[in-house]
Amino acid sequence: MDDTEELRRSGLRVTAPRRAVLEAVRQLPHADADAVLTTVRASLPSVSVQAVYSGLKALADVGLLRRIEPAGHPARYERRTGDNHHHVVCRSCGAIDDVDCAIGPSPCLTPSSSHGFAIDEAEVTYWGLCPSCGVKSAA
Amino acid sequence: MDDTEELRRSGLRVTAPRRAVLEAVRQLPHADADAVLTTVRASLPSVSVQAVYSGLKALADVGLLRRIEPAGHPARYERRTGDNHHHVVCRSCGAIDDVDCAIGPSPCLTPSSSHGFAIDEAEVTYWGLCPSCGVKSAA
DNA sequence: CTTTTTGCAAATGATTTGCATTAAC
DNA sequence: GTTAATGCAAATCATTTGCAAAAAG
Repeated sequence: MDDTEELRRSGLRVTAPRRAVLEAVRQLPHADADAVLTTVRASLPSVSVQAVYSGLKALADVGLLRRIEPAGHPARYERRTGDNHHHVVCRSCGAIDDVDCAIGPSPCLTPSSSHGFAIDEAEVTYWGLCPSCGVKSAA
Repeated sequence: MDDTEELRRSGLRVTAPRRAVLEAVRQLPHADADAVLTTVRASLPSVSVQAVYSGLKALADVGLLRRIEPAGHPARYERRTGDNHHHVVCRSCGAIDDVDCAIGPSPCLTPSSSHGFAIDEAEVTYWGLCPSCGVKSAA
């Protein structure tokens, strides 16, 4: 199933910006809106910032993209959706890598108490320094 | 040990705004900067927005306060530090409650793979709807 | 032809920064 | 007396919003 088909099936109109956004995120997993914009403009020089933002939002809303929002860094997007995998995030540069669930199949964690909340997701973020930032800060 | 003493021990100068910030967060666990500002102004009407922000930052930096940054909501602060407990966050209103680690003593989680990152923290966030938002959205 | 998207610009909201003044130590 | 913290204002950054023009179905 190609991008055009995925868009159509999700009930979204197929537009050049959206196909380009989907393609950019495929090329750059964990890219932020700015990186997506730059990549999209390589093939579609005239896309607006908002086309990218609204594309990312629409795609994330229908589940074609997963949005990651690490504290202190702009939101990131990835195409690997639905498996509730987790992430390692670099405190310094914001680099992200995927981490499979440490416990079992998703949802991998059940809270010890829910305080009456209707919980639908358990998000795990591992914080640290990526290989290149770790070297720099050790100096 | 009172707030003044805690500040001194952490190497921070003891100022009225900082003591008030510490006191406000004690009164309002999981308060955001704005709520802290309002509370602080009840006793110290002339504090500036920046005094509160810089106080919160200084206190969080020395570990007297823990900062929580749920995606889509302003940062929150709490005095319960050092035990790496987790949080349930309401997607709708941003309400937060503490959740003890589901697995064991902290650090409670070890990633299945680290990709060379030097990991120092595993943060778990449970997302859902709080009791009052759950009722509203069910209607 | 109707509705959704785009593009442009301006607005928003949380937080930070620059700088002179004031307070801590 | 030094140095750090405050208050005021302006700046920043990611993202959203308003609205007319263009494109999708």
